[in-house]
Amino acid sequence: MLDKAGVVPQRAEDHLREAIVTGRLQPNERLVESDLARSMGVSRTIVRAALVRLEHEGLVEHERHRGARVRLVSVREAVEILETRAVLEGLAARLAAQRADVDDVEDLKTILADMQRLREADDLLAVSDENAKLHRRLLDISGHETAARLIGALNSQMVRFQYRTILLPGRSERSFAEHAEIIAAVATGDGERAEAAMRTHLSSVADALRREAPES
Amino acid sequence: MLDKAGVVPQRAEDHLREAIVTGRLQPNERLVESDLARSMGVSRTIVRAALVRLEHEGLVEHERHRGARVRLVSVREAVEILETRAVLEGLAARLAAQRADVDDVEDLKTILADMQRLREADDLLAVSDENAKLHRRLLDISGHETAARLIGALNSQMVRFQYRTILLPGRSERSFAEHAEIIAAVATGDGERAEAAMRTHLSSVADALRREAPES
DNA sequence: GTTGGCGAGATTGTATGCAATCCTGCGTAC
DNA sequence: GTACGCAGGATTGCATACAATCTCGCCAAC
Repeated sequence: MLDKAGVVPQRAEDHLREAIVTGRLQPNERLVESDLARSMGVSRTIVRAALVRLEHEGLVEHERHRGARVRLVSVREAVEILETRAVLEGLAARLAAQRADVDDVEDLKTILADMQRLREADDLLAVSDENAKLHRRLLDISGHETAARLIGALNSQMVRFQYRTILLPGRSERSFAEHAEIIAAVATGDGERAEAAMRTHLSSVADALRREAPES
Repeated sequence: MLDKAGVVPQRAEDHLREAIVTGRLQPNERLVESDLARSMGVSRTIVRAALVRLEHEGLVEHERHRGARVRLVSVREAVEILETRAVLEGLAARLAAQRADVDDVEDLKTILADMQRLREADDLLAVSDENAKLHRRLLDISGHETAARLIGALNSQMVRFQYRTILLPGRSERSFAEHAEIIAAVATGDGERAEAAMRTHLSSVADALRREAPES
């Protein structure tokens, strides 16, 4: 019927999520329901429902009678998330290797080439975007919806650390080699190798993060 | 202050979850907000919030303006869940092997012995309970909160299949051997072996499920 | 007999109001 | 000067009312 029908709460939730994920709302910042409601032109009911969902996603922390605040993800937790992603995306990579057709492999190689190009142009933020695209594409190829869902939730919690790791000295080169190895394994249909390569890759990101910020 | 303060919504949510998980509410059954509210003596607001959370947990399916219904987990999805658990609990088992002290190992061996005893008494439902306890204990030992959280969510979706797999002919014996291998690996502090054993175990449960109900 | 549409009842979506709780700052006692 | 306590404002928790939407049965047209 109406194209704008019922889209309001979704928009509100997305808007909030984006504000948190992009850092416009800082960690630990209080999220006062009535303020958010006013600023987005919706009622508190909508905001409240959105906050409940975002809490489940791990972006927001909620204490009874004290309201919601943007959740601060500690380094320790970020490492846990990367360890978890390592095994989940390892699973996805294994399946992707088993299921990829020639077009899929072509896609992956194109993305890899783009990353290489952007890396040489020192556009590291764009590299990070292509990186996300590459991981996303592998998930799609794997066809594993459960893994995809969990990984998606984990990723949105990681934004604070998204850019930092790629900026570390040497990380970008190393990351490229690791991605190349993953794709080579997928191209030859070697699931075991693809899984191992993906686990190595994400473990090495986790190590880099541990080294960068060893606060506990 | 008051011991019953603010506990109401939590109770409502738990009550609903339990009704779904135990099968008192059947898959695909409609969940009419006002009925649930009346039957639990709370307002629709509470029920609504609970349904939002349960939807996120994957127990409930919600279509706009059409309400919520108990989600039906297909065999295909159950297999996906077990594959996912295999890698997540594999991670946990590896860490558990690295961190377990003698008391932890003692606990695990006790649970294993109980399982053996109950199995010989043919009390397969009790075996299933001990099984859950064993997996839970390994998670605790691993100390990996992120993995624990994800696994918990996955488990609650699996209830429909929880009992069936252990009832399959031969499954109970095989399961015991697999658990023994996991615990042996943990006892010797061999993380790699513990992870491999856990993955083998849950993959074999997944295979059993695929064989039992190859629909989809 | 089938299709289309229309209206009543059922159900969900959203806004708002009031109660409960928490936080802050100020005054008072020691 | 510090600690305590106690308003008063700010904020959240919950219930309810009303609007929007869907479902389903019935009737008419073909």
